[in-house]
Amino acid sequence: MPHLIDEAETLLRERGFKVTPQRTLLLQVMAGQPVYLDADEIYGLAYTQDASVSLATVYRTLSLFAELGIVTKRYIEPEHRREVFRLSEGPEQHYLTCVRCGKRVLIHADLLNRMARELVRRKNVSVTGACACFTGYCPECTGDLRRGGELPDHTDGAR
Amino acid sequence: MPHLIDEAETLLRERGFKVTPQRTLLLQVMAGQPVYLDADEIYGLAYTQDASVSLATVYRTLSLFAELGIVTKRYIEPEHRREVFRLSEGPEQHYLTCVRCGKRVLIHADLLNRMARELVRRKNVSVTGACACFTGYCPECTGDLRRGGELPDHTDGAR
DNA sequence: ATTACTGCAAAGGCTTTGCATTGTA
DNA sequence: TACAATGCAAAGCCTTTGCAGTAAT
Repeated sequence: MPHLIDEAETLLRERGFKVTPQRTLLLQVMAGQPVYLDADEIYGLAYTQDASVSLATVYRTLSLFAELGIVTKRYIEPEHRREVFRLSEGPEQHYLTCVRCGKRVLIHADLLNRMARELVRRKNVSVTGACACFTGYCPECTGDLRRGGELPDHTDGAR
Repeated sequence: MPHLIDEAETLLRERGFKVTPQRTLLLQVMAGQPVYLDADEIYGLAYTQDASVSLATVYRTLSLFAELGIVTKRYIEPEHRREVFRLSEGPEQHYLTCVRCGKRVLIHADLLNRMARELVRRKNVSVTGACACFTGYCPECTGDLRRGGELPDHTDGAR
């Protein structure tokens, strides 16, 4: 989506920031990988195209992009060790991480949006952002475990 | 709840771990503060009762307790900088953090449980844990901003 | 010509770990 | 008496920052 990149660069200039080769490169890298990546992964991808980029610039750029709304910053691993980023395009993504095989199951935003609306109604708050991380078993592992009798037929488990 | 403490100490002994004054102290401290606290806060509370406890022991103990299920470990701040812990008793707690005043609004578990059940139904996964962090405005700030015309009457905003 | 941006290296914040010592069982 | 647990200090991991040099406008 070169469109997204152009928009981001226009936004940068409008706000008085400069469009540097590093910034363009990071936009390109992220546009080619529309999933959440951590700073080091983004740095790695960028590095293969330009070995002169530095990790510090990656962090600074991602931070600026997050402020401008160009990227969305999240924490999705169960251990939340690292920040992850992706271009802010399309509906938000949430994940369930399988504790057995490590696979991530994408959870579309509508469920969380419904929850947010309910929250607004019940608590009279407003919601500007949400981060939901589930742990559990992916469909395959759930099937395996049920067949093995290690899981009941229905589990929600979220205390 | 001295009951909880006894159970935890029994569990420790059953599993071959030792019941030390530090472990008992941390259990007492957490039983007196049934909310999520970070390691430093727990250390601070313990320190007032026994200045010889060390932060390293607090971390080691909380980690052991988490493995044994005695405490629940979570990340609740929007920035997820620190881990927070509380005794694993009662329904799970989730929060909305107000970006204007910093206050935390407690979100009861039922909303998230419903979401988890829906997830189980739709995706055929099983859910063993959930971490939801919302950002937005607390009821007071929402009211202020609506009166000032800075917020529409209804916002959910969770992309 | 400005002034923002970059790379480098060092520092920061939170958490973990090695090691000698202490204390529970 | 054994061996787990502790305190201390150092190290680790991810992220941020100071500074001098570089480059976009």
